[in-house]
Amino acid sequence: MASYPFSTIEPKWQKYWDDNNTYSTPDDYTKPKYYVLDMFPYPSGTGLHIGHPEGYVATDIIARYKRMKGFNVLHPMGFDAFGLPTEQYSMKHNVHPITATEKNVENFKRQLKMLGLGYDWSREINTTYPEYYKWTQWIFLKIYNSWYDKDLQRARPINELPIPATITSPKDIEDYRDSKRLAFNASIPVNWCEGLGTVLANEEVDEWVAKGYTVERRPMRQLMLRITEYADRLLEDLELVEWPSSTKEMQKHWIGKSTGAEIEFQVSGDTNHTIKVFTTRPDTVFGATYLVLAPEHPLVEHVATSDNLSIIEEYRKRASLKSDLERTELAKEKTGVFTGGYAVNPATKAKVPIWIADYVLAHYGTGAIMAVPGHDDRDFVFATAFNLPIVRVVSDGIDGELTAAFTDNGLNVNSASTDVSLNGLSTEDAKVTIIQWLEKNNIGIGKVQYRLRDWLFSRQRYWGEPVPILYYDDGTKRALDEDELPLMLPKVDHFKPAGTGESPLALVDSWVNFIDPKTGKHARYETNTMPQWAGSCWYYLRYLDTKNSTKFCASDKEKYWMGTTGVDLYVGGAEHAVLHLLYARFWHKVLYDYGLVSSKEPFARLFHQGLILGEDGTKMSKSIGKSVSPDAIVTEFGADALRVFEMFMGPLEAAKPWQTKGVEGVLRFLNRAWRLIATDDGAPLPVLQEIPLTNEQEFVLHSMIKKVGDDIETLSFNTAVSQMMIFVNEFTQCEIKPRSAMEKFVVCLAPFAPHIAEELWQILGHTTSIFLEKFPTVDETKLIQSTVEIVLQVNSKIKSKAVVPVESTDDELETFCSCR
RNA sequence: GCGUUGGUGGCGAAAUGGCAGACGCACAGGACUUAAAAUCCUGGGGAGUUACAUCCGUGUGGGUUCGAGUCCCACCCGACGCACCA
Repeated sequence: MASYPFSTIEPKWQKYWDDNNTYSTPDDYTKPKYYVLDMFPYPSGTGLHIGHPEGYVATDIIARYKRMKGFNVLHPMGFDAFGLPTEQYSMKHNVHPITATEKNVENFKRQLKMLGLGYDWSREINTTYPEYYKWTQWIFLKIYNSWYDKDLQRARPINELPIPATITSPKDIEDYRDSKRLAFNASIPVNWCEGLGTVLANEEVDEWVAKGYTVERRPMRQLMLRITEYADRLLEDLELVEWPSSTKEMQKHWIGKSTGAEIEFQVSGDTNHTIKVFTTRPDTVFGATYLVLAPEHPLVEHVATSDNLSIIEEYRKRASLKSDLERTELAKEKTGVFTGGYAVNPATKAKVPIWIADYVLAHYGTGAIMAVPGHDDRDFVFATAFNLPIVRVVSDGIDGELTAAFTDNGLNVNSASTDVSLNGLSTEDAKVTIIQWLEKNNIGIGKVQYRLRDWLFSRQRYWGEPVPILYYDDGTKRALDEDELPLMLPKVDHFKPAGTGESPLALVDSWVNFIDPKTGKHARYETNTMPQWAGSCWYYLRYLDTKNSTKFCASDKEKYWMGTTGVDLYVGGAEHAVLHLLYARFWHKVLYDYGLVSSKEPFARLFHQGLILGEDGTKMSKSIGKSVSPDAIVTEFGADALRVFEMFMGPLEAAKPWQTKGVEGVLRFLNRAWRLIATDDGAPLPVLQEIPLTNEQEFVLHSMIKKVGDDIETLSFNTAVSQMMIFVNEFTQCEIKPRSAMEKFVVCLAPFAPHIAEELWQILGHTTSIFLEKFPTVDETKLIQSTVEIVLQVNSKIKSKAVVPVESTDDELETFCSCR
């Protein structure tokens, strides 16, 4: 026999599991629950990549193990099927996205089943199904119909928003509400991609530029979600979750909280205009020797003197033409021009020049900075390049001439006026003192600033969730009511972009030209659709109650499965460290504010599986033809060999090169395991007998049970597999195979290699699925050996080794050693 | 530049401060075979010796310790992410 018959037993057991609903998850509240979740895939046309199974097999092992440990385990799967690639594919091949999606999903499901992954398919979800996106729209409306109460630190219904007494007309009240909603319209410069015919979120730009598309800035009316209101909670609640530190750090950085002050500089000779700057170092205000505005800053024309206007205009034009890429490439060189205008430093009362430079970003802070070249690296470089004065206001203890910015904390110097003095104060104290002084004199205020920006939530695309808002001819609008959901995506033959910067939906007559049945008024729906992230913001909740047509998820099910900490284990790629995980946390917190979910955070424990690289250790890419197809591997070596190999390659989190030879090695191991129990014909071995184990065999068996169990808990699957290999190697050498040990081994192997385990279990005479068994328990007494080898060292050099009884006392050992 | 990680045989990798390299791949030798494949057994860090002894070995240099791959300090290199955010 070349190999055990995986090609017949794998389909056999997959059918058995399907027929017997082996993996269906009951809502059995009497058992402790365990919710283990994969990041659901985007069903592309190319099918599963060899990297997909890595995370899926890991969670599959955990799920099977936990079930065998007595937990009620939820391990569902679904498809994140809206999105640009499918739409692009559809346009190119002239098939409808619905058709393309169905086809791709079907292929993905075939491949997932082929791998023996034990999902409860009755809980499958697909973000493009109206039964699903009805609730995506419903949650969106929850957000739309909310404002953020800063005092209570939570979202509240928009009709509870206090309306100022000065606002009385219905239109003004509506406008006021619109200005406070968590979903709002804004006309902002966006990343417009002509090739795709849509706008992109800042975060998405790089991905498409890398694929060869060009992206330009263009002001457009867009739907935004006010994620910034949740900045603090998104930051603080990272403390509550067990996530990789790199991911936490990335989110912290993305949120970018910085504490400082806003300071107003009076424009020199113009009491009507002030320039507001944001700084994290208000303590250095005495060292602010000039101001810099972003080129796009609204006050630039105002402060500029006429003789400088043309040069300013030229500079602005140049800056606007620079792509983001060029801006970063040219990061080393600082450019800028003098406006001709001056402002008054509120601390020193000195006249300081106002410059513009593109290293000051219009969209961060106030779009203007006070430059303190003595204590900020960028300002120092700029001041040196343009010959601007550099003043020391913080002592470094030596106080020589500044040859570089001194950015550390220190004691203030040269920081006194008739009104206020910071001299001698530490940086921390100086900040407090100056902010008090600024606030008292009404020229500044302590301020917390975030890097996080509101979430651009609309796309000019067809293949996404429709936004459930309609507009009337008179300029008024309304959001749909719950009983009007889902707002179905119209089935159209032409889904190419309108070419006007509008979504394809703008060309659909029934969409933009109809009578609203509720009001009888002529109306058009919002033509933009939601971004791909929307569906994945809450899918983990829908799995709990996929068929519910009256709620997004029944509350008793939510309470049981999510508990107070959320999904027990969430496994997926690190590429989602910021976007998906931040957006999902945001939506979850809105739901939490309404008491619709019971945990503050959606995902208690997060794990990123590492990349699987090509055999040469570089990134696998289809274009170079290096990619390995899971189908081919399964055909040649079997799904179990693929599963075990992917777990054996190395630590789950590490990037590891693929080795087809390694799969062969694992297949050898499975063959050896088979031969431990069965003949080539699949009959039990005659030497399989009910005999007691020797002490040594007991030790090997229980070491294996312990190691496998412990390693599964810590996701160290590679060493668990090693230990099973050791077990097989040891027992291969035994003439008689003790039946009880073989049975326990097969149960340990089952989470890793479910098909061969079921088959061997049947060969061993069992008639029910091995996954109804309990995972073996470790008998710690079997791990205690009667003798132990000790190493005798003198000055840490090994002098001798000896085998001694394990219960030897210190005295006995000393006596023993001195005799050697 | 900043953040997070890593750096151990020919390769993937193991190793509560206590025999470095478990387990697997590749390789070499042997058994079985007419032969090969498959399988089984055996061997492999380096130098050195007929063999033993011995010495050197976990990116580099220091330190702590009876003892360091593991802890501390500095540096070098790689991967991933961020990158003028005031």
